Amino acid sequence: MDELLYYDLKNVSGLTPGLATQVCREIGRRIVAGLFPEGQFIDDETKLCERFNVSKSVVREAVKILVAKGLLEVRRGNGTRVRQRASWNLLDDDVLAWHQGVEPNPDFLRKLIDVRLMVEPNAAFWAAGAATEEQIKEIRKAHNDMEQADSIQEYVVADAKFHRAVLRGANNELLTAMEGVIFSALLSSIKITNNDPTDNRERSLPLHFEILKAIEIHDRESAEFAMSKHMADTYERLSKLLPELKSEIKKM
Amino acid sequence: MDELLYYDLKNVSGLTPGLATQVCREIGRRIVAGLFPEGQFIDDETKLCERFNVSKSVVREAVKILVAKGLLEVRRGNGTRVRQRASWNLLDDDVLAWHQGVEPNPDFLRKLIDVRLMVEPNAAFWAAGAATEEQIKEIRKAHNDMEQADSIQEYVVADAKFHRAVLRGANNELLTAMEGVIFSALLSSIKITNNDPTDNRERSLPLHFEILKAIEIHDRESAEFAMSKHMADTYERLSKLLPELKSEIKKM
DNA sequence: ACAAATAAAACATCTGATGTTTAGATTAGA
DNA sequence: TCTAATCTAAACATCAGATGTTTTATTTGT
Repeated sequence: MDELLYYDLKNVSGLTPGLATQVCREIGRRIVAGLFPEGQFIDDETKLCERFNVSKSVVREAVKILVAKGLLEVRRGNGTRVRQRASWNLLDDDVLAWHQGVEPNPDFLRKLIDVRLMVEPNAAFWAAGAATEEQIKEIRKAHNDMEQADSIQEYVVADAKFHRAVLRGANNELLTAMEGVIFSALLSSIKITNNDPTDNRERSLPLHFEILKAIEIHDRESAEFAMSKHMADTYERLSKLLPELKSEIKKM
Repeated sequence: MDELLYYDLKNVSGLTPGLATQVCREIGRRIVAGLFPEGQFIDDETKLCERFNVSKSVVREAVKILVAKGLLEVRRGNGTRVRQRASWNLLDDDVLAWHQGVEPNPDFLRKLIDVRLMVEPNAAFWAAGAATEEQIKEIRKAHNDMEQADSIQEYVVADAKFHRAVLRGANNELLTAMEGVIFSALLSSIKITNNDPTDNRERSLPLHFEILKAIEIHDRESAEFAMSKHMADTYERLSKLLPELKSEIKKM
């Protein structure tokens, strides 16, 4: 499952797995997959204990996490129900990761891409202005890994790291916190582009190189422009394979 | 405290307060305020129980929530420590709300505003294209409330709701999930602009009207342009009062 | 038919026992 | 003396069960 790839990119080594986390993910995945419709009550604590074979405290901790991420709503004496999707913390890394577990939804993918279209050219602009040598080296390394990649898997990972490095180069924690959107869009896109006969690399590598160069010489406008070009290209290639994907592409 | 205003705008009526939530917020506020430096261990479960006078299960649930929001990292057998700020879910509503509890940090405020500069013109563009009649009515209502407002407090709330309505009008849940950034930036800005003798309303009301009009007639470019103008104006007014705030304002 | 009392369901909190992991101190052997 | 195995204390993880509170629905009395 691609959820694992997502977690890899975020390298979440830090956290103790633990039963609560497992139960939380299990329920979270089901909610995101739509197995528990919005507004519907889920099993009560006792039932969940039985179903997952864990104690009440574990279930309660798992539910608390899901409440914290906006997926569940607990009402004392009443029950626990799935909140409206509009209330979910869709920018939360786990919530985005759980989306990787299900077939990519064209409408949601379009929205992810719209956000990329909005975020990444700006990120490139700022990175060209603010990135440290260290951070530029990181971008360069990712680009190099893209060139060297032996498999599609490796290429995608390097690609993701390239964009992550640019985002980080902008030196804005809020932007960095949007990494997940980029990963999610990228991984979903790949599932669709994978079968594309035309070589990904041929077209996208030079575009990445252009971005790298612009950032290296701190040319903000060029960096932004190059990233816009890359985004437009990505979008175009994708929409050829997935006609439902009619985003309102803008300027540039 | 302005944290309450933030929560009001998000109308979080849904959740049961409960001890775990209280303890979680208490610790969360302290972390965000910097009372517990990054990387430092916090008290162990037993100490936290004593300090807050609650049982272990409550403390554990509170900690789990903070882990879910990226603020804490628990290592079994070792202890619980504050994670690096770069790992925090800064787009989480609670985390942003807790920022309202402390003196606005100019550097962070600049980053918030940079994100607004990036997000809101796009949101206006999309809203002009996609907003339903219902959603436009919401924007109109907020604008009306701004006109009618009797106090600064009321004006700010209406202002926040205006921007929220535009964001929602874009019909992209991911964008909606960024509401918090706008609220946070707005509330922090107000703390600084509050003492400004020049009347806020005189300058900003016509700009809002322009945005509303453009969205009403579904003119995307004008909506985007008007919002950019508003953003630039906000930024300019703010930087006059807070010279440290030298954002890299772009195009327009 | 209406309102008050009651009962049942479900979450909230507390307590204490037991297991597991980690880091560090201790000790035995070469 | 240095190394490596062992032991121990600290801290989190899980479980079990008792008790309290809130909500919803039902029953009951007039």
